[in-house]
Amino acid sequence: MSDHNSPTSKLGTAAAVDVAYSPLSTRLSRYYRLNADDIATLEALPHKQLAFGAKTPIVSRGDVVDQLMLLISGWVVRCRYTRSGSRQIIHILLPGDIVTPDVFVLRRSDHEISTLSEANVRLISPRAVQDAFQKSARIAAAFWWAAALEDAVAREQILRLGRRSAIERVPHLFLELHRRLLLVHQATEENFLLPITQLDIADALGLSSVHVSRTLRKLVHEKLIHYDGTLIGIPSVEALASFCDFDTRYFHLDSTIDEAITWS
Amino acid sequence: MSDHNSPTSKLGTAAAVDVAYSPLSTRLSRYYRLNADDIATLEALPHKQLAFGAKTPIVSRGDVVDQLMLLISGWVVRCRYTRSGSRQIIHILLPGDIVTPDVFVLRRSDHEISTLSEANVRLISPRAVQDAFQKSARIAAAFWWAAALEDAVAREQILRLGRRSAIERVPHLFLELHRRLLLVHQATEENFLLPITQLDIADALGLSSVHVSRTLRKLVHEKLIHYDGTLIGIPSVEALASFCDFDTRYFHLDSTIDEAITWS
DNA sequence: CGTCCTATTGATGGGGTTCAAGGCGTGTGG
DNA sequence: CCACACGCCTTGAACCCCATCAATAGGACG
Repeated sequence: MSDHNSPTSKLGTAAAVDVAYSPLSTRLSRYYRLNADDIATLEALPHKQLAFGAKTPIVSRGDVVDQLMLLISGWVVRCRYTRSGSRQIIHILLPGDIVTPDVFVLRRSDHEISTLSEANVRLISPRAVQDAFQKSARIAAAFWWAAALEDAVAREQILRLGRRSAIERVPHLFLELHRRLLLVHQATEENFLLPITQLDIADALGLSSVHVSRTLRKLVHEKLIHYDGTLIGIPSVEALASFCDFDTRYFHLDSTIDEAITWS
Repeated sequence: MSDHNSPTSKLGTAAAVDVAYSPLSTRLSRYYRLNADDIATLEALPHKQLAFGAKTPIVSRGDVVDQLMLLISGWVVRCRYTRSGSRQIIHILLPGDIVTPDVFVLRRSDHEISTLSEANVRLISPRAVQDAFQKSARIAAAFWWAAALEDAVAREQILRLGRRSAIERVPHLFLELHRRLLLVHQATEENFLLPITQLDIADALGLSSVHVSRTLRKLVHEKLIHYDGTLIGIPSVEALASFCDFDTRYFHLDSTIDEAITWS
């Protein structure tokens, strides 16, 4: 947090640290302070870990999914295609996200899951996870919490696609990614690495890559963001948020699982 | 199921019948044959039932939600607004749907929930529902199943908004509603009642009401649908599905909870 | 050193918005 | 019972945001 002149190396370091403890723990701890036992249980779950190259499919539409997958590092997307072949990115998964949250109820995937950047994915048997749920209701709650948060992000995506212009969509997505990366210590207050292409951004935002390029140029020219191809800089998060009507409430940062868990 | 000349009254009758057993049971049974005990447990859960008029807010953004709500009859939407006031319908809830699926983990709603048509909503204490989960793992699985299906519909909504043209979006939504209404016996093979305005359709599809009107006229003129203001007729589901690239796979109609529940 | 992927910029066109006006049906109060 | 208001649908006209096509340039990589 000391040297603002080399954000890239700083981000790299942060990522390396988090791989030791899975970023899932990092993220869940942000909301609910899982105790040491919970975290130990989570981290000790028997698993394999797979490394994928960039732009590699992990799960295809119709595939049987029988492993719980956690994203350890890298960026992954859920996507769907129209008959004519154009791609829509449904959701961008970041380190700490659950890749296959519905493994407990759906046998086959209705969408494709593939990497954008290189990525590491941890595979755990659903059976083992459910055993962990038995051991600790907090762990179970944390998983449902994560699923509920993905739903909230999906709702924001729908609003963004349905009712925002291109010049709003692009920075709105950036602010969302920035906030989510902050939660897993993969961003500084002002910067984050964007390991994806403008075509990926276009497919996430329902735009053409040509128009994403133009929009980015415009945002840079207006000094609302910095962008050098891999690093996004946000000189003023407040100014940008105001510009694109970004509102963090959908992350539910002000509440914790404690409140909800009292039901059980 | 006998008289094809009066679809309206037939639909009305079907609705009346389903109110006796909650349409939740109807819908869940489609996927997993809950036994008589399960259905009895579900229906016997202590509850209040509320009747709402059309276009009435049920939950506002930021409200504390502490009741599980089930939609018994009528149409309800989740929606969000931009700063400038335009509305995006995130999700259309039909009879049998769970209005507040994240009551178990989130304390406040991040979106508004309001009726389109008149609607009846059943309120159940989350505590009572969790007791039912303890009693029957099948009931618990059925709830997570329902949540997973709402997610699948949300993914389809994202693809629809991001990558489909207006002339495809409108019939694509109609086919989705038709299929979902069929599951709760509120549609015939060819018809269903549409108790919402063209402005509602526009807000669901990210369009203007003017353009929805034009698009509907075009679809009627092409004889792909019939429409008299309240009743949608689909002369050929296959032809329309082909026209707008509609694919039912996202409903997971071919699998059942049986397969998934074997994990636990 | 060619090849492929990515980004950029220009030109053109179209799908959809916005503004505006008119008609229709329904409810409501004088 | 009628007049009026209001919500909803429809249609026209003008405009604009963004897609599409095309060409170029700059890496990265084998």
